[in-house]
Amino acid sequence: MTSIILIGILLSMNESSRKAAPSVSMPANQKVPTLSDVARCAGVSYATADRVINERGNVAEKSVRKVHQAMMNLGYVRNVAAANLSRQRTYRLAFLLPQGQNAFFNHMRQHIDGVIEHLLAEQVTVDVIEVAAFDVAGLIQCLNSIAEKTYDGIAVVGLQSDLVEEPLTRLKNSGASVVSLVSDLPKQCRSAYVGINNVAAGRTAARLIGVSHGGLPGVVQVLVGSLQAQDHSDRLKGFQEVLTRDYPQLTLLEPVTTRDDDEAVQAAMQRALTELQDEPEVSAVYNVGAGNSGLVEALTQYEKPQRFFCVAHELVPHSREALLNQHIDVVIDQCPDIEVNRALTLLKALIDARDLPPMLEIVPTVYVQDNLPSSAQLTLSN
Amino acid sequence: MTSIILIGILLSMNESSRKAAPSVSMPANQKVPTLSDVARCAGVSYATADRVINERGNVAEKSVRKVHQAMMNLGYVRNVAAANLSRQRTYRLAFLLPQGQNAFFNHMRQHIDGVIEHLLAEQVTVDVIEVAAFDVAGLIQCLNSIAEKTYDGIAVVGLQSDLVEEPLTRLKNSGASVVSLVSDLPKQCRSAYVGINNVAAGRTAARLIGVSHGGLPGVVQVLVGSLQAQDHSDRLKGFQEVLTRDYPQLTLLEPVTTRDDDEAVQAAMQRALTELQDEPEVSAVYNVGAGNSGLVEALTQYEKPQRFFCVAHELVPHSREALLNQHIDVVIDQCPDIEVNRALTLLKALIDARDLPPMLEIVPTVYVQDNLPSSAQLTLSN
DNA sequence: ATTAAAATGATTGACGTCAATCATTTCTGT
DNA sequence: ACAGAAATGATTGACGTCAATCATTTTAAT
Repeated sequence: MTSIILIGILLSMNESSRKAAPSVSMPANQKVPTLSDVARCAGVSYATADRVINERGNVAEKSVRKVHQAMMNLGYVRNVAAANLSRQRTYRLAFLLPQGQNAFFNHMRQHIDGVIEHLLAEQVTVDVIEVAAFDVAGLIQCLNSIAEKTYDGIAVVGLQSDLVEEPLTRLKNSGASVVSLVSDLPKQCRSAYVGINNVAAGRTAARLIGVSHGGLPGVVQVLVGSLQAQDHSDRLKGFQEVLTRDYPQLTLLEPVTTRDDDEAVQAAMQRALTELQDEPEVSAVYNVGAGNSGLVEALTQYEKPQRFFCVAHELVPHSREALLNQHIDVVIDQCPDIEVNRALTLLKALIDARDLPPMLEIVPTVYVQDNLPSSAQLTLSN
Repeated sequence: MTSIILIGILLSMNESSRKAAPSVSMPANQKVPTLSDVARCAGVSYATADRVINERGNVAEKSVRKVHQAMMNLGYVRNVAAANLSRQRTYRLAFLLPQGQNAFFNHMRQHIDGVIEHLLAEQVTVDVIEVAAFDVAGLIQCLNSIAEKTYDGIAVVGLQSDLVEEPLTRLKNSGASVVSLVSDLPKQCRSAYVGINNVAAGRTAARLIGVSHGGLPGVVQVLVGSLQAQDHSDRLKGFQEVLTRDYPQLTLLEPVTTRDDDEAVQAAMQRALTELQDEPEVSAVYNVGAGNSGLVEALTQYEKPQRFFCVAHELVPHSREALLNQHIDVVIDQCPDIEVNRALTLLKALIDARDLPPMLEIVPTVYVQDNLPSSAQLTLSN
């Protein structure tokens, strides 16, 4: 017995000194320790080590400590491949996206489709489920229709309503993890929010419009889809905050509500572009919501004032073209691809009850005509 | 025999119709098919199916076809967890980063350290190796010092020199995959480049500086680290292109070379900020390279002209603070975190000889004071 | 000292794939 | 028809973990 303990100590000293400089100058050809190694190093049986790491109980305090110590010393990390294989873990995920022809969500759907087959190799299945757009009742119905126990994780384009709490709690109790996507749910309903900070997006729009006037006075028109929508009102809030604080020489007109409708956006733009007797000339427009095709339509038909600056949201084919045509100057995007990837990573981590790899906030991305990604996707050259 | 074939056909019809709508309305609770299922469906033995998918040869054309057909029909995807477990695959990676106190690479190193332990669970080990900065001889020496066969994949901050071709070819022949990071290698030396388009970055800087003048005339000073560096000269090229084409009312001064040295940058900035008799007042500065702390130092000491716009590169603590202080107006960043993740994903895919999940180009990111990520990292609220 | 409870050890069969061996069958060409 | 080559089948032991069973030892309570 004594000799075994001695070996354990020697091993642990050896191992801990090896671990000292993990990322520099030490070649990475060390054998990765297994749970058997840990057990041996801790001086306990495999069964006990297993009881410890899987928290099966019925193990003495000092054994727990010995095993934990051994794990530290050896730098043991559970082999997730083996673990998932053994417990036949599959990740059954669902994305609940608003239905309809919305270009942004179309793009998102497309990206999900693109990654589905690659995820299959990691035992991840993804269903994309269409939900009535921006409709609390529809969302609740959909949540209820998801039979309990069918999904391990769900990403939902959220709505701010207390009514969704009950069905979501039910899902959660049935073992599903929930993250909100693009638009947040009530905080207690989800484990994480994957989306941009929309107040920051609005502030950014204001900053760029402010800067674009080069200190000269101007008149700014904002178009919003709906002030009921959390993201829209957040953006407006951030926008107003920065514009009034930092650019007092700019006049902010009352926002026009468009219900994200192309024609309404077009009409509003026409009004803004048409010089009227008693109305000042608009020098900048910020379209908070969707309906960019109407916006572009109006910009194509009517002549812009000499100095005119236009900011819109979401990089989609329409807005992309408008950037290149100089009809729109800036597009603020939330990078749906990255959001989808984040949601997937998060859900997997939640399901495994693992802790997360470090990752930064998703930031509202500023596109001008000059830093557009090529529309083609990456491929390997070799 | 006939009956077996019949069953195969029936199965395949059933399966292919199930596959028709992969992402809508079909619950994801299907059992994932294994290679045994494929073999059964193809009417061959497991051994033959194995010979096919692992290309071991000695298998008849028609068996190959049957197996492929069965794979299609069942939607078979190799279980990478099981495969990697079985073949004891480990990914031994190395990142070759320039040594020194550079804030950008410090950040990158930090991020790598952060993900290392999470990668360990997937049998990925990463060594960070320091290389003499921007020194072809040093890089070559380092490449040679990496003993053959030690690494499966390498990410290198590249240099444009034909001299690196030989050691890299040697590494490649020894079985290592190579990607270039941040700065490209000669194309034939690497399988992919992970970094931003620096011409686009320069164009973006020009666009924002152009916009910031609101149509008014101005004088623009560019600071470059070294025109030898590919990224710097690319940025300058893009900058000049857009500024001269789209903003003819702006005067572009001769670029000042700073060797990325803080003091040199500071001196150049002082010159720019000091109003001289026969020199025009500078209205905008674009710092193409590093040395932002010198830039900020000068901006703190000297009074800026009323209308002054400053664009710099890389979001690091210094530049972040300067954004918030309004000393710098825009920071163009290459998102080192994302670059690292991409490099890791790419290397793993290359090593597995898998095809890539779809991913978009990495785009030069525009930061203003309003869309900065919180410096803290994401955590789960759950 | 006895007994029950708690802790530990030892072992086993999955999980899906890989990589190998060996026996058997089916094709070639003559 | 026959030898030799080519193709196929059948089987096996890893890989590291999980989840279980059963036997044995140690500990605590009386």
